[in-house]
Amino acid sequence: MPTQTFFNLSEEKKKRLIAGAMKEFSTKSLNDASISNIVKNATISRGSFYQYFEDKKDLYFYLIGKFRYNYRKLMYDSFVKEEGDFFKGYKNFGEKYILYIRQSPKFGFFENMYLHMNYQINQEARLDFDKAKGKVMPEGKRIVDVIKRDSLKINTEEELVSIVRYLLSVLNDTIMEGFWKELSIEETQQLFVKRLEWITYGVAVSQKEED
Amino acid sequence: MPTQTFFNLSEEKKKRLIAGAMKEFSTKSLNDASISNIVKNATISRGSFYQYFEDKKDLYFYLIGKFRYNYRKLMYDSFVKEEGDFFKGYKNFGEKYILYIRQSPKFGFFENMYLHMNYQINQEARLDFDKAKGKVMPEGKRIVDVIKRDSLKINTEEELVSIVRYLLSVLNDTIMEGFWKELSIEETQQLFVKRLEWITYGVAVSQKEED
DNA sequence: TATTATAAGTGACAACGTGTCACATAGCAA
DNA sequence: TTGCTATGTGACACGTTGTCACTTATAATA
Repeated sequence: MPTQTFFNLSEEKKKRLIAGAMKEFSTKSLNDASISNIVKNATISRGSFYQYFEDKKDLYFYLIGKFRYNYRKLMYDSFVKEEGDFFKGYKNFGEKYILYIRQSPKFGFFENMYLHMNYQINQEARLDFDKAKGKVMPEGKRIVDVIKRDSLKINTEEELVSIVRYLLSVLNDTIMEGFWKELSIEETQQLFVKRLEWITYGVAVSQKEED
Repeated sequence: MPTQTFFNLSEEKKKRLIAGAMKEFSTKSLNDASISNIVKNATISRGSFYQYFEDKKDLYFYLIGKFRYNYRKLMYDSFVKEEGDFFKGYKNFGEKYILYIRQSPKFGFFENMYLHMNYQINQEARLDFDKAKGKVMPEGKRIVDVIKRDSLKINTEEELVSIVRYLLSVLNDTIMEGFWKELSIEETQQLFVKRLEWITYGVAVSQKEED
């Protein structure tokens, strides 16, 4: 977390610092980026930097939090639009989310983030989700409440939450793979939908009875 | 790839260097590890190091390749044992593989590898690995040939290959998650089997017709 | 206005890590 | 002995990090 000192800064100076950092992080991974470059980009002194942030990571996570798309609303809306259908809801959500990431003006930043971070991203996504689960959506509704459960082999709400989480990590993994393999937006979307299809309907032919 | 000079070294010296590197990489990530420590551990001079390896990464990937379990045979055997059954074969394979990783004397090294693995490292290591060894199984047998296809919704062999690969990445992701959530071996295995079940049979109740 | 307390800004600096290079040494064949 | 090749070495230049004693700005108060 940035210090209070950082938040007290003038908007102009804050923007300068953020822009300088984004420039660095858009072409380099967290590990390759250097504070020296960032403070040079932003024309602030090295000493000042350490009055705002603990270290490079601190700044980086702040930026991720700042620019991360609030996927919860997108997800919620997607499921509402598709009347709670698991497959269609996720398809809608995933395709839109991929589009957002790939067409974002922060493209370079996101690309680097996905290519170089796995553990942290998953952890962040999970924490985010847990927060959303504990708290309540702005409208007072939760994502798990707008997913039609009667067409799913789900016994407990806990299991649904666990599936919903898993699909999020599948989406993130697919986006990552798309960046690495330099897939087009459409190819990345198709890859996600294919995996979603597997998970929704299974790769095995239907049994007489469900397991 | 290490240089010929490295391979020409006496077994004793090679072992000393590998041990020194494993010590460092068992407690630190690739980024946090330092060549300075490794050469100090192995009591070789800094200059020598650079005659054997291009850089830290070069050594790291060499070690991954050296100690990586040759999962192909384990996978092949598992499917043969389970008579080509997709679910049972993967269950058998995944459980054994997880056990191997977690009970390995190289535990610390693997733990660190999984915890700090990102997509780029993963893929680079894979490229290194493919380069070092032939792509074909020693016996000339392919895994896709021992998976019973008639119980799968598979049209082309390409699709099967793509599913098989995906399941491998699901397994790796699950192992990673197990490490950072500090799950027990059994919990990690159960998590993998649950996901395998989803992917095999789907989370949706069986349709009258498959899609 | 002068005084004072608090907040913010600064860059030199020590510590540490990297990759290189000119040079040293060992092994061996002619 | 001479020469050739392979291997070993550590000082060095360069870059990065986090700190710290010190300076400057801001604003409240006498």
